[in-house]
Amino acid sequence: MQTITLTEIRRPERQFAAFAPSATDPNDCAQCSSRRFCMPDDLDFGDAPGLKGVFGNYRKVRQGEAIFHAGEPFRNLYVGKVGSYKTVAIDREGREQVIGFPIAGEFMGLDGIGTGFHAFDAIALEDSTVCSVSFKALTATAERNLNLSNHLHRVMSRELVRESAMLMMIGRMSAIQRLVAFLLDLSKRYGERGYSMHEFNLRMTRDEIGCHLGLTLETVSRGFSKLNALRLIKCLGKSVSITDMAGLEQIIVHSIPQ
Amino acid sequence: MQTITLTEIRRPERQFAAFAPSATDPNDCAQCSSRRFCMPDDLDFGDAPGLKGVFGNYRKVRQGEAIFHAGEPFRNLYVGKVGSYKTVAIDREGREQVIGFPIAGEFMGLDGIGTGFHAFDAIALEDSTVCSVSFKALTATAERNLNLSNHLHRVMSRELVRESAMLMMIGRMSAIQRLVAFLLDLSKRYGERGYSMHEFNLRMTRDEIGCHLGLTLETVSRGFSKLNALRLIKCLGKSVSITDMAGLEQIIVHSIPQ
DNA sequence: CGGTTAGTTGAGAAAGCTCAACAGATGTGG
DNA sequence: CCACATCTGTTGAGCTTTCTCAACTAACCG
Repeated sequence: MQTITLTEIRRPERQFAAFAPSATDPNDCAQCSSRRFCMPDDLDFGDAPGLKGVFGNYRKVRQGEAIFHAGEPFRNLYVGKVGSYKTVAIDREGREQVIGFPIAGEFMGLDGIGTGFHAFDAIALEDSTVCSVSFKALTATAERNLNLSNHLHRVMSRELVRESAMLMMIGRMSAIQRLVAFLLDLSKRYGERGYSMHEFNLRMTRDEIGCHLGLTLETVSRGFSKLNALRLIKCLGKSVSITDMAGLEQIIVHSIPQ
Repeated sequence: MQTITLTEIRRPERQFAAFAPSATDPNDCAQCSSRRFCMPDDLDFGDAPGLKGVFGNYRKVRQGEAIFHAGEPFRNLYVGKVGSYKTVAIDREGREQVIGFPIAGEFMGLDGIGTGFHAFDAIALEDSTVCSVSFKALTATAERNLNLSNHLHRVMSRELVRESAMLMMIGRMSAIQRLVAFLLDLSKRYGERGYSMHEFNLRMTRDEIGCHLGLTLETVSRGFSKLNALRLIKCLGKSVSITDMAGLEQIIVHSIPQ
């Protein structure tokens, strides 16, 4: 297999090493690759006294480790710095639903603001680094900084729109269309963050994908096989290479050919 | 049919008359039945100069009329004062998805904050009254009022959790379970707002319910017939009477008996 | 009082699920 | 380093649920 895997593109060990020495220095945000996603463009640490200590507190998590659990008191928001994650809701009957697969630069924990308790579990899908943000300190600072306040509103609103797009997808699309929408969304988000849009590694299992899309793992697996057969992707286990982006987009519109 | 319909319970004409004389007087918020849903408990108009004019601007909409359309610039949030609504997302391919059925006391338009443009249509399902809230004035006031700011965060966060519950529902539940979840949710929300939990009128069509739950209108209709046959509800057209609340809750847990 | 819209019900088709067998990858202890 | 267990992914066959298409009834509206 000659596709470049995401592990190679990312080199997590090197990033870990690079971040480790300044792991508690807020000013390191200036160099953080997720900065433009997690705070407003024009935010300057000089502007707001007390902003130091709000951002920039890193924490490493190992694969499978939880960043927070549903039911825990809500204190911090988290932004993925390196790595990938899943957020999972579990209802009274014990059924799981994977709400999303946040990657670096995306917020986790917004669900806790409403009730003061987290509604989801957030789990690292690989060895990762998250930046924790004290919500109390954030809102106190936001009170004196309209920019930061607006930024938080925008982040939450976009999350609302993203979830409604998911609703649309699960409500109206066939299994293969959901799978394609999932791949295109992932591709777009990797692209926005400087990774390859065409070649990446899935960090989650078929079961977790199914749980996200409202499908069984077998249907997900058959979907990947079908997309392989149609020569729209080359997928071998967790390694995915998109070979016909336009073809995939057609499936969203017209369902599957032949 | 001797069930008390929602129209009777609500007496929209009388409410219209009652609100009309003070339709532009912000202080009328003090008497508004939706007040405790749309603003923090302890907010006092004396506290914040400029708060007058933020809340309390009523607008009447007739059945089928839009409060805002997807794509329009986002300026105001809206809170249903009287009546019921649907919010609808329409994707590039023209497929519709009913995102929700807001009733009095619930916010509409939060989707527009992220991009500055509304992502949804909001349509009145009956003659209704909405209260429009200038988002600019709201955030400017919130900057000087941590309470109000936190309230907005909580409202948005709860909306996020509500949508993820919808995702869970559509992803994991059978047709009949979705229908029951829909009825129980509606019943709970009516109850919270002082209407009967057991008897109400659906303001939306079978098609709109289906579009919300990811089902066809025929499946929705069959679902209602089935729940009738099981004597869990009495449903005649749009009039619904819940006769066995516990039985309905069992269906969520164990799917359908026999 | 026709015309339109909304709702119900039936029959057959199709999509996706369940169950099952198996293969490949990974990890562990001897 | 190998044997074995476990986890993950693939594929097939039959079954179930829901969708599609269709006919029909009821309610609503000028």
